[in-house]
Amino acid sequence: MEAAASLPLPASRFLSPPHPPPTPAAAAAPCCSRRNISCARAAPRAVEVSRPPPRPSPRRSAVAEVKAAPDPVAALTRFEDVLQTQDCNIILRHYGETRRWDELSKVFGWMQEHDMLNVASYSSYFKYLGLSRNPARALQVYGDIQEHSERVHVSVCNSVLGCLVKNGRFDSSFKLYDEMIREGLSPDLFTYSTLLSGCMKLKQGYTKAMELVNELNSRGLQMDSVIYGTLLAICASHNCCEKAEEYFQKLKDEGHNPNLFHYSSMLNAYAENANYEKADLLMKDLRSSGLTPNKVILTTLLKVYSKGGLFEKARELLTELEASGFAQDEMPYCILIDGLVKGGKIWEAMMLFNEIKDKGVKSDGYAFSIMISALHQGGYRQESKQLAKEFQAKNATYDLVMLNTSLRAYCSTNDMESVMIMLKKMDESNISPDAITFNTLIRYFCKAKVYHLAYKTIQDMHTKGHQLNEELCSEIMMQLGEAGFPSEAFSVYNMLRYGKRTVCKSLHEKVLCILVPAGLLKDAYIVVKFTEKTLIEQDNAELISPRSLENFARSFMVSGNINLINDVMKALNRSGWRISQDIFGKAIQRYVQKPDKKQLLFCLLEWMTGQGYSVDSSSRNLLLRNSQLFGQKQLIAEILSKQLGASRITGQRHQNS
DNA sequence: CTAGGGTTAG
Repeated sequence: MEAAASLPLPASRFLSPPHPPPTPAAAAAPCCSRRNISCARAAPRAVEVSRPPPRPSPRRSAVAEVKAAPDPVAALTRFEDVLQTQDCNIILRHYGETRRWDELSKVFGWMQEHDMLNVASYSSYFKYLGLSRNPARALQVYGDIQEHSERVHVSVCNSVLGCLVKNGRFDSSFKLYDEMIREGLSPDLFTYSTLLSGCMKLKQGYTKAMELVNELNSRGLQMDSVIYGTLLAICASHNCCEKAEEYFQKLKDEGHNPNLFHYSSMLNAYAENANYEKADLLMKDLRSSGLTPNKVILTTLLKVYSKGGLFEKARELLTELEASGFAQDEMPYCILIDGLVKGGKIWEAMMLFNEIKDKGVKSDGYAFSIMISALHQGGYRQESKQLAKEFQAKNATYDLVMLNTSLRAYCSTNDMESVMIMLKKMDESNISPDAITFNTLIRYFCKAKVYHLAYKTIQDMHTKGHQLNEELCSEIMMQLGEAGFPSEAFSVYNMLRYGKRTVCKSLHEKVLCILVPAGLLKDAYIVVKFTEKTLIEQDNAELISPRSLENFARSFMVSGNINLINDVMKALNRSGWRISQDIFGKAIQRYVQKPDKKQLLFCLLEWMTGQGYSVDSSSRNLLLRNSQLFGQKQLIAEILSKQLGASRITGQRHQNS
C-alpha cells in the first residue's frame, strides 16, 4: 500500500502507442502466463490434452479485425451477424484504453443503433467520457437510457457520477444522484465514495460530506478505510482539525490500521493551524506502527514546519528529503519559500529560490509565481517584473495562475507591451481569464486612464458571469461620468446592480449625479424607480438624498418625456420625498405647452388632491388663464377649488411636521 | 469480459 502510494500512475498507460500491434498472440500473452502459474500446479497434463485448436473462433477474430480496422464502424457492419454485445464491449474498451475518443464514440453510436448495449457498455463508456473530459455527453447518454433497470443500475450510476465528479461538475453530480435515488437506485459504498471525493474541492464540502455520511450510516453501510481517507482529507481541507482527530480515532476503534493516506491528511489538518507539536506526535505514532514516511508525508510535514515558522527544522527536513531523492521537483522548496515569504523573510526566500535555480531543480513555474507575487506585495515592483521577464525568456508554458501573476507584475510597472503579450499568450494557449485576470486588467486600465478599455473589460467580465468588484467598478463609473461617457457609466451601474443582491447605498446617488446633468433623464428615472423598489424590500432609510431627488425632478419636469411626468411624480412621492410646489409648477408649465396632454394634466391634479398636494398661486393662475386651451374651463376650476379645500386641511399638517 | 473512492505546491 505504501509503496503504491508514492508510485506514479502506470507509465504504460501513457507510453503505449496509439495503435498497438493487434496480434492476438501479444494480446493474449499476459493472460496465458498468469494461467500457467495456477494451472501448472493443478493439472499440468490437462493443458496438452484439452488445448483447443489454435484456430481462433470467428467471434474472436472479428473482434481482432475491428480493433485493427482503420474504420471501426465499417468493420463492425461487416461482422454484424457474428458479433455479440460482449464482443462489442471488448472493442469499446479497446478504443477507450488506447485513448481514441473519436472511434470510441463512433463504436458506441453503432452499438446504440444496433441495440447492442448493456449495463457494461454504459459503465465503460461513461468511464472513458470522464477521462476524455466530456461530462456533458455522459449526461446526455444517461438521460437517453430508456430501460429503467439500466438507469438505476448501481454500476451505471456510479460511473456516470464518477465522470461528473472527475470533471469538477459537483453540483450536477449531487443533483443527478438525488434523481437516481428517486428513481430507485440502491447506492453502495462506492457511490458514496465517489460523491464524497466531490466534496473535497467544494466550498460547502464539509457540510455536504456530513450529510452523506449520515445517509450512508442510515442505510446500514459501514465506512471502509478508503472512505475514512476521503473524510479525513475533507476535514483537513476545510480546516476541521478536531473532527479529523475524531474520525482518525474512530478509524482505529473500528479496527482499521491507519495508512499513509490517513496520516498525510492528518498532517495536512495540522499544517493549516501550524500545529507542529501534534504533528510531531503523529509522526512518532506513524513510525511506531511500522510505517515508513514517504515523499508525501515528509513534504506535508515540511508544510507544517514552514507554516509554523520553524525554519531551522524545515531546512533540516528539506535536506532529508533531498537525501532520499524526494526533492527532485520544486514542490518541497516551494513550500519552504512560501513559508519564508509569509513569515516576512523575503530575502531568505529569494536566496532559496536562487539556490534551486543553481541546482537545476525541475520547475513548472510554481517557485517563480511565489517569488513574483512576494516581490510585488513587498513593494519591489521592478524586481517582480524582472522575474516575470526571466520566466518569459525561458519560454516556459503558462497556466492561468502564472499568467495572472505575470500580468500583475507588468501592470504595476506600466509595461503595456508585456501586458499585451500576456493577453496574446492567454488567447493562444486557450486559457480563459478568471475574476483575478479581469480585475487586474480593469485596475490597470483605470489607473492608466484608458476608460474605454476598462469599460470593455468590465463588460466582458460581466458577460462571462463573474461577479464584479464593486469598489473598483464604481470608481470607473465615476470616471466614465467625468470623462463624458454617461451611458457607459449607467451600463456599469446596471451590471453591478444585476450582478449582486445588494450594492453600496451611495451607488445610486452617484450614478444619478452623472445622469441628470447629462440629460439622460429616462435612465435617471430607472434609477429612482429601482431605489424605490429596494426601499420596500429592505425597509431602510433614504438611498438618495432629497437634494439629488430635487435636482432630478426639476430636470425631468423641464425636459423629460412628458408622458412619464405623472409616473415620475408618483415614484418621487413613494420614495418618501415631499415634492415641492415649485416642481409641480414646472410640470404644469409643460402641460400648458402641450394641450393635447390634457388627460394627463387632469390625472396629475386629481392625484395631487388625493395626496394632499396643491399647486401654488402662480400655477393656479396660469392654469385658469389657459383653461380654454383644454376646452374644459369648468372642470379645471372645479378640480382646483377641490384641491385648495383639501390642502387647507392636510397642508397645515405638512407644514407643522 | 461492467463502474468505482483517499495524501503534498503558486
